[in-house]
Amino acid sequence: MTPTADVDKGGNDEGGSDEERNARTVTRDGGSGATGVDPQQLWLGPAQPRRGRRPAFSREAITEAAVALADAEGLEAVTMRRVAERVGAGVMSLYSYAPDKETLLELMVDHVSGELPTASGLTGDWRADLREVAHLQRELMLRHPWLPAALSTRRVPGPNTLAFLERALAALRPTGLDGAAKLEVFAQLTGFVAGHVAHELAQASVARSPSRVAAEARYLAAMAADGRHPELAGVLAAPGRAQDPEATFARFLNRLIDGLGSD
Amino acid sequence: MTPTADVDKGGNDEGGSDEERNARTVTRDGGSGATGVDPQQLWLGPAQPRRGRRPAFSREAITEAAVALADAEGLEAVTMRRVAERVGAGVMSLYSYAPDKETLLELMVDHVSGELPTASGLTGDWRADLREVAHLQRELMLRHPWLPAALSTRRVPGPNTLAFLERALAALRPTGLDGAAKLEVFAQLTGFVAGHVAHELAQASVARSPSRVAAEARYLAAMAADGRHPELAGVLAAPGRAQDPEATFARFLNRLIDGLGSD
DNA sequence: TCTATTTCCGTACGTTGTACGAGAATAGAG
DNA sequence: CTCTATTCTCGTACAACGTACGGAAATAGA
Repeated sequence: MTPTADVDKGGNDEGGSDEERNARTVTRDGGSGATGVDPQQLWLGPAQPRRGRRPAFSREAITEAAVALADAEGLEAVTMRRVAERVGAGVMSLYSYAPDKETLLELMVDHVSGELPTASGLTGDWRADLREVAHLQRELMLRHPWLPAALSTRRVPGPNTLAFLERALAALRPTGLDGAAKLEVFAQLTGFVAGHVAHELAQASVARSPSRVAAEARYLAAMAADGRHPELAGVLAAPGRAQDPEATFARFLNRLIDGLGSD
Repeated sequence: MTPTADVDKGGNDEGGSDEERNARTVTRDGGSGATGVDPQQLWLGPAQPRRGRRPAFSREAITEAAVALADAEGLEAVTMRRVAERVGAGVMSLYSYAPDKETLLELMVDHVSGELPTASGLTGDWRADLREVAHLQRELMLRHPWLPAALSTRRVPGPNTLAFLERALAALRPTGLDGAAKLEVFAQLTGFVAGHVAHELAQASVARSPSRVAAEARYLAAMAADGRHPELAGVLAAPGRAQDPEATFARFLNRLIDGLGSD
């Protein structure tokens, strides 16, 4: 549905001509007490099993349904029941493709990350290249407004995420930073973009509800009127011009990236 | 329990000597279709009602119980049942003090924000003052690791949050920015700190589980070995020294703040 | 004492994620 | 072809959640 370019299944299909072999049971980590799923199992899980009933669905189809649902109605609309309904499967069938809901969220994140252009575009000016990386991330998050929230929990990067990380690392090559530092910069940049977009979206959403805005303004005015908040009173008295979100983003991004050179 | 300095109840207790009058039913916004609660009602709600059964608990006690629970077992341990249990109340009694769980979360956030020192400390060097603001926020978030996650949903600032905002606005006074720009800077800064601390905490938590780290390393190595991720391979080959989290925070913070001057 | 008001909370409902296990489909072995 | 091992499908069931409802209990003013 969406123009994705998945990089699933590490190139180990030996002679298999059949499609849709990325649907496979992922067993939980039986290891030493850690929650979650073995990333190896998840992302480059076995595509071998040639016995048993043939899968009626695919991990991709399920992920796409979940993404469509989140795009249309937000992350809280993504329940196992509604995803199953959309896919035409029984609820419990989903668990043959993802061991739990959290994993399904990881699949969603990596799926939409497939929309990010991964190759090309390196000018050699690492600041410009990094700006481009951030802008691509922002556009992706605006297209999938649930993404900032879904990113906020710790995850292991999937193939598409890793492909984009590769691009970011390439952009950072001229800086001569060591590995950990490059990763740190990328994480920081992603976090910054996610935070900014989340703020942007919340702002836009609140603005759509005038009564809420009015109530909040009344409340702030009442607080400012008690004399103990002179600065707040000043802000309310001279709010200034409302800015274009894109320009604000670019401004803060420039500041962050310009600052990166000093180390 | 925690050394908080609440600024509850806007100064409208007329001659009342009795304490604990901030426990009051907060009705939902009957207005034009917006979800949530009228901030006015919530934060400076009526302390008048002198009829009816006396409250057996207090909003403060309930909030403190919820905070203690979140500190000890994380945000997902904060359920209405467990909070009630801790407070010694029936579950439904909580709803006399907060109209719903989301509001309880707001109360929690504002409650711990009371730990932030609000007065003083202004050197006049706005960069230094802003750095101090950020450091205070980080320390608060490290003390209450659930805070970054709780902040991620849109909220109306409570009295304690507002008091700290006042401090930040005072720090920004020398910049001569207009009101909206100051607020934007504060939001951006808070978002940055929250993102960074969340990352820090996730890092630290993962590091405690060696099998997980090993599994992830194995996975990344396998991905890097396919030849299509040369930069990732380079990073894994030359990871560099692990850094002190505090120093990393300070470095990124400096970069962000130094960049703020250019506009 | 009566009545209005407010709080307390047991019960109950709808929704969630998911454990369990019976049945259906398939591939290879005999 | 039949048998068996394997894999997927999904109805049922359960515990935990947020919270609506409404009766009982407590209190203040009439």
